[in-house]
Amino acid sequence: MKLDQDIKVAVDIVLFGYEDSKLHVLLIKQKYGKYRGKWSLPGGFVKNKEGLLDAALRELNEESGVTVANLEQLYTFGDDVKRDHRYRVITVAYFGTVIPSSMQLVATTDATDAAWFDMEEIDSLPYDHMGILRAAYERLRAKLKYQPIGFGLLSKKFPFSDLENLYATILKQKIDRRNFRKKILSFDFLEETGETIQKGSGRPALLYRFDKREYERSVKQGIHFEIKFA
Amino acid sequence: MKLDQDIKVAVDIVLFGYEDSKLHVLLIKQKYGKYRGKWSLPGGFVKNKEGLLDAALRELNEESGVTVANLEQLYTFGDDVKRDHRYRVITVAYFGTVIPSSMQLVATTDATDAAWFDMEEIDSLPYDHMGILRAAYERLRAKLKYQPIGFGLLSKKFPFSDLENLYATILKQKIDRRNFRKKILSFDFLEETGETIQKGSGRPALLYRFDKREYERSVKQGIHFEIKFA
DNA sequence: GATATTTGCGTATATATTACACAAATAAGA
DNA sequence: TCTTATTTGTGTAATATATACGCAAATATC
Repeated sequence: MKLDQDIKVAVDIVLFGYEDSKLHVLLIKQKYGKYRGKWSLPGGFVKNKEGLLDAALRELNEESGVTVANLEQLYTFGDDVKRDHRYRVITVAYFGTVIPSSMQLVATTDATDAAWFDMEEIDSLPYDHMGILRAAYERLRAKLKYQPIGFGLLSKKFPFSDLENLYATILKQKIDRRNFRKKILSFDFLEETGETIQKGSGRPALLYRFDKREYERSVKQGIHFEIKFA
Repeated sequence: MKLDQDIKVAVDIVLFGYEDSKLHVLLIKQKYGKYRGKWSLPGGFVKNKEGLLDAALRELNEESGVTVANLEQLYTFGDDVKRDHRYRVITVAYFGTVIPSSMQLVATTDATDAAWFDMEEIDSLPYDHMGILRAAYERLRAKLKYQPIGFGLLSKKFPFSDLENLYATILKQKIDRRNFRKKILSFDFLEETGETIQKGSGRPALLYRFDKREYERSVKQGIHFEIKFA
């Protein structure tokens, strides 16, 4: 069988950040081509001798300066044969989260224009990026309920109210503070740091830290992290 | 940017069947190449103007004669640059289920050797197919707990005990018959057909039918299908 | 010092999950 | 045809989990 296949393989990355009680998404400004000047998801073509995940990490870094520890494969888009006007392209989409301190790095990169956008205010993107973004958002929301993925969006030490707000914001639900706290603490993977923090007025808040080891230990014992809301 | 990318895109399919209280997987016998004579997952290269899912459906049909209504994208394997010895290949893996009546078709196809294998007895496959198979199996097991995917493995009408056995077999757990029945029936998506069936000795069993419409209706109302076991 | 804001916490009620055993319907064998 | 073995069908009590709900402590601001 002769193989005259000519399909290009790309990666696209949806990187989420959380700040000021808002969910943000990293976009970069296209420098060339049909969509020059438009904001779109970071991404690009995979090199011949480069793994898919490596390509995603590389493109993300090249285009935004952000180095991220983990990206998770989201979905491969390639049912629409004309999703790119130049070639037949399929794209393997990844998504990830960054803690607020990494968000600063973006501004200092001058290789490309890169910026954070409020998820709620993005309503159109080039190519099929809007579909990719929506898929990533749905995945994020789903995972929030059964994996401790939210901690990847908070600083290492955080007040409990930040966690509450994050859940309330992303899931767009009111949550009962007492029940939420009780539930989260029952998993025993939060550690009190002893420190406190205070923003504006009101009683100072204790800072907590997510103990990943403890979480992994309990997962091994078959404990299932799951959060439902009233 | 000149694009001299040369990466081939393939699809592979993991098709599950259930019969005789065993989970089966469809394999086809390689006719050419390095692995000639070996059994492996159905699959092949995507055509230039063919969607990924279409490619998967086509390859499955060409190689086994099985026509299937739905395949779900599983994962895209492409981190190992040398997973295929001929080209740089990435493969988009799909998985699906068939009801026992479709399983017959396979034998009547002579385009390729195709056969069902007991999942428990497959311990090696060419390329990285073993990894793909394991990923599909994990996904199947996970989905069984929160989506009514099991009905895609049973005949349209089935006795309750078949459903019990299917869950017990695939999840490798004993289940409490009374609690399981109570739980499943509480979702109200099973319909009594009025008919009965009898296999061997013992009291005849009522036949049930999965009412997909009713299931979809309740999903829209926010009811979450989830099965936990004692 | 009074007021507004945010944090931290407990209990009673409702709901869901679990554990558990026997009778009914049939086939097979004596 | 009677006895035995096999499979199906069903309810209740005990336990665990989820929900609803309000007030006092600590601080900043005025």
